[in-house]
Amino acid sequence: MLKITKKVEYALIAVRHLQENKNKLVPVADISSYYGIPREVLAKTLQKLASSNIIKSYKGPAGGYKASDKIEKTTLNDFFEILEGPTAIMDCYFESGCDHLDNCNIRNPMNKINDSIRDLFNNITLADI
Amino acid sequence: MLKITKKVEYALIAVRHLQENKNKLVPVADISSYYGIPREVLAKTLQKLASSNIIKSYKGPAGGYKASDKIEKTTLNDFFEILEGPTAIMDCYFESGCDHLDNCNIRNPMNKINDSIRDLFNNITLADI
DNA sequence: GTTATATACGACAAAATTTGTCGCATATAA
DNA sequence: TTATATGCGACAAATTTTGTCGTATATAAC
Repeated sequence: MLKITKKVEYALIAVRHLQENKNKLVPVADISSYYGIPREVLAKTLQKLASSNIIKSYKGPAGGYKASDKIEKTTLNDFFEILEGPTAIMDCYFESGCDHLDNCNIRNPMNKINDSIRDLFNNITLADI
Repeated sequence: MLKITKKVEYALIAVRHLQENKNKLVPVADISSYYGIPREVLAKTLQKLASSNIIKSYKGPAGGYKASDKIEKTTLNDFFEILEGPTAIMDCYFESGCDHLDNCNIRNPMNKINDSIRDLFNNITLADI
């Protein structure tokens, strides 16, 4: 419960690695082997980040990824959203009504807590990681 | 990702219901049918809460559960811990080392974020829900 | 232009977690 | 004695997470 996924964990590790090697072009295989992350999982994740312009990709030999300017200004909330969709501790935060609970009595307080968590993530950027 | 489980959701609904009916003794079946929650799931969850003295149980006809005094002072963090174990967005928060990541570069910042979330949950009591 | 290396992408499979069900035991009020 | 309630463990279904495979495309180097 309340865990981030491996996908996000791997992405954060990779992003930090790219930030620490700003000049270089780093291929997926390097990051994957250095940190012990399954190659294909990381590859697909970085592809998503590239298509959101958080990182830049270069094909071909001597290609790889590097951090973009955008990366430092990206909040954790945005980052999570790119990889996993909107952050919500309960599904009904983004849906109009409860799926199966007829008389939900906790929606408002729970949504406030959700707001607090999103606040927290909105005030942390990838540069802080 | 970062979702609370149905078990916790159901428990929060039930706890709030018991708080709103402080005098009465409410059987599981009532709560289960009123909110549309699977009976056995809720039953087992309330048993856990009872064994932690968050709520009190009374067997036999006209029996059921009622809120205890302890309930208002219980924080969300304690509540989550009773039902799901320690709250951590990454497993390594409570473990000594990374299971499979050889050179984890995000542990410290992630643990700080985890602290912030626990802080948040420590400052919300069941009475606030 | 051929080759080797890298990203891009979709379908699928395995594993783990979450969610729900069933059967039976125990306590107790009526 | 009976009906109603909690207590508890084993199991099953469903969903989500995690990882694998195959193939296509771009491009630098030779």
